[in-house]
Amino acid sequence: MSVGIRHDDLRRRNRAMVIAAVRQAGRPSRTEIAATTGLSHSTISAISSDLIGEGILAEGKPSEAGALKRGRPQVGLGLTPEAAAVMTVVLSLNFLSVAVIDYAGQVISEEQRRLDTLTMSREALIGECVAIVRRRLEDPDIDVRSVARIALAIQGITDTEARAMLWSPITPQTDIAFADILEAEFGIPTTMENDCNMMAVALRRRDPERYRDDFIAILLSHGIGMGLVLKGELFTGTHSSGGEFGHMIHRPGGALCRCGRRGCVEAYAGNYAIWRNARQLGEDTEPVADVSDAQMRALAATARERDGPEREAYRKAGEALGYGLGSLFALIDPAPVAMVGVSAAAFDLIEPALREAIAQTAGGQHSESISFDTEPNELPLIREGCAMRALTFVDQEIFAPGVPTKSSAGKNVA
Amino acid sequence: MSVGIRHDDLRRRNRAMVIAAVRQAGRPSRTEIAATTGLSHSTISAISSDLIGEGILAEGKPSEAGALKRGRPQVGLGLTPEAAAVMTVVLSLNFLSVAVIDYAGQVISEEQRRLDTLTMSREALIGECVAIVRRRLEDPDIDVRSVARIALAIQGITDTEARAMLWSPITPQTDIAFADILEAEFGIPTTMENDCNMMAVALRRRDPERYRDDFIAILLSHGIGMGLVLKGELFTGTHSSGGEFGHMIHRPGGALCRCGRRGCVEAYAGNYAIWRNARQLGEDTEPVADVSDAQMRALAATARERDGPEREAYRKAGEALGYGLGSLFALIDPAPVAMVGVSAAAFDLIEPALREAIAQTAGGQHSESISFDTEPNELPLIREGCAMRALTFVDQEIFAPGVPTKSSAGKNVA
DNA sequence: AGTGTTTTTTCGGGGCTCGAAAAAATAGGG
DNA sequence: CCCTATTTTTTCGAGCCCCGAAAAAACACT
Repeated sequence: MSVGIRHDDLRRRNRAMVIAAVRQAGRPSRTEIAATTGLSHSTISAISSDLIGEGILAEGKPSEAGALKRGRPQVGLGLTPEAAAVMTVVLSLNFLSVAVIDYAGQVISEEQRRLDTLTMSREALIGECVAIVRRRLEDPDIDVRSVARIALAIQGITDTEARAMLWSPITPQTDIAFADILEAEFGIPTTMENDCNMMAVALRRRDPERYRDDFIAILLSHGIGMGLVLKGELFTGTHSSGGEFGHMIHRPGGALCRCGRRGCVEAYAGNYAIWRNARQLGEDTEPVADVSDAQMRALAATARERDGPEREAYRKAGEALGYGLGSLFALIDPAPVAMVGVSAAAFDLIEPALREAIAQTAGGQHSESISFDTEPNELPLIREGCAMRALTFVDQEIFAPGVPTKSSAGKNVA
Repeated sequence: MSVGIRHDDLRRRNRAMVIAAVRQAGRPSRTEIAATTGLSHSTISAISSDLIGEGILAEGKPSEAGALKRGRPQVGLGLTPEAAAVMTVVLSLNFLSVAVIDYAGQVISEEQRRLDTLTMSREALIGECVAIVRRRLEDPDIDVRSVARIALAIQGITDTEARAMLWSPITPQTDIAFADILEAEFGIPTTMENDCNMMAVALRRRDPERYRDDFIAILLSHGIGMGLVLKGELFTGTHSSGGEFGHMIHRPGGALCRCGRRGCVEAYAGNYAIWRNARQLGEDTEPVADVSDAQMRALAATARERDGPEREAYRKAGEALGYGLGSLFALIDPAPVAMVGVSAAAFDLIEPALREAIAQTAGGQHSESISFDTEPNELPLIREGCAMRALTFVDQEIFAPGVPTKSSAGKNVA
């Protein structure tokens, strides 16, 4: 039973709404905010006056500068960069990247490091993360007290509570509660996010026209990951980050997957699988640990050049992705797809077989509404999504506190 | 951008909350309602006083009669049966079933009819539905004006707006806007629902302990259908009723499915597929139109008796369902499953292969939390779910009007 | 009949949003 | 240069809503 709405929640919810409207629109006028939120001008006036008084918003020129209309000119409201800061930590294969971002979304400090994540001990991995965060916090440009939230993204499976990494392909270690560790170390609220989910968050922000309420972001990298937005909300599994598209079964008992099982989509479409097929190594061959981006690009170039095992490998990848998407579309209906990652640059090699496969499935019947977009570089997307995620937390939980979030369940006080 | 909360919405939302609490609890006292909704006693007192004045609620003895506690005894609040009525129409293979249900959920009039849905013309099918509804509305026991809502459930695909049947296995006809037709004919708001979704709604009501926030109802019948509840809400596709579990691809290019494609789960686990395999007819054999429940039960009996093609047919069904569920669980994480329909009575034959298959998938890693329940008779479930769905509409849209529902999107008034 | 206990109602207070009207700020026109 | 039309923003009073505390109600127990 969902919980009733208390009277005090009203203002908090509407405050959050106003902040969200400003973050989305950039520098909207009060009138624009009233229009998008559906609240009255008087309410917007009152709330924005509060927010300005608290230093969260500041007045400035409106975004659409040119519009010289008659009448009193609009006053733009923007987020105050100094109101807060957040930190993003992106941990990917052999690479650790950290940034501090001001409340308006601008990067104010960053650092990147190469690591050998596959061989590092648990302690070393945690230690590197803690150390890099500490170094950024000690940056003289940063006011430590203003850093209100850390969002840490990792390839792999995270828990629903956004506290821990359960499993990741970038390290043999499992069950590391990064969020708890960083929180204990620095006293800053921290969440643990799945990289593909962050890609989806960033895509929506980048192109809200195309990626609005329902869309799919697929990471074509060493493994296959997915971020799914349904009905305007990030879709996660009920226990974990879910959306393990790469481990849907394409062929029962088929090719050996990195996860140890057989026939997963990833075992045909992951970089290691394309590599394995291109080398004609046989489907039982143990997946290689890593294939460099350069190697993959060379593979794609060869596949474009001549009709050999390389081209066939991409065809098989397309087929697996197509059948997988077809099954997915049978469940959720077709939606726009973004292909992200190094193999997205080879999407021309993948697409024909993919479309052919999808046409064989129930999802293919609405194939007109399936469109693909590609983005070869996943890291900037993940960083951007992470920043948005952390900033949204600040918007909601610090500057409009007390609003019941998804996680707080209604309890029966017996 | 989600829309702000207007001041007037508050009361409406909380009214809806109180009605929902009463419907769920049966005859709760005001104190119990206050506890479940989290609202104060004074608010509950005011709202329930309104609702009693409007004839929606009525006082009576509390549900837990025995509890002779000290102090002022609780006064139970119950839904007034006469406050409204709803109608359920369930259209399934060769069968049409209608019931009128009072506001408290009791059946007050019903009628069932055998039809030959597979051969009927579009006009005849619509005509039968309209006629049976008209007859029930003319029942002298029924006050036509009190019938506030009709919910019509059908096997097959419906659109997200709950207006039309897009496709159904029970008739060659497609795209029948039943909701619009009945609404135009009788002037009563009508919705079109998917049968498996209604099963899920009913399961949650029947056993809220087991079927709470995340669960799956699978219909094992001539075809394979699914109703999915995630995070406490019925999950539907973005365009259609979605959840076409039966048409996820089990084996690319595999057995011929009733939908014309190949390798769907249904092509191994639907009644016609089990029948086809038991008769060793080959996977390319055109699916038969119908297999009677008696024939299926005989098949299951034979399979239990001896290790022959019948047993192998059930094994294959289990394997397909297991791999399908495995892929589904990879996306949404494991959840309790209810197997409904005639083949659920043969679940003992299906389960071993199903569990073996699921253990081969990514979803199998949390296999301890996967549990199956069976219910051989789907019709009562569908009817019950339909009634709940219609009553909930009355609760929300008639007795607490103006609450923004999921369907009403926030519009930018530019 | 009195006392204790629990439920329900009443009442006043504080907040919130809204609509209307006023104030503010500017462009255009004479 | 001043006045008017226009648009944005603020102000103000009214109406609701919810809450907490206290009072009232309704019973069991002694």
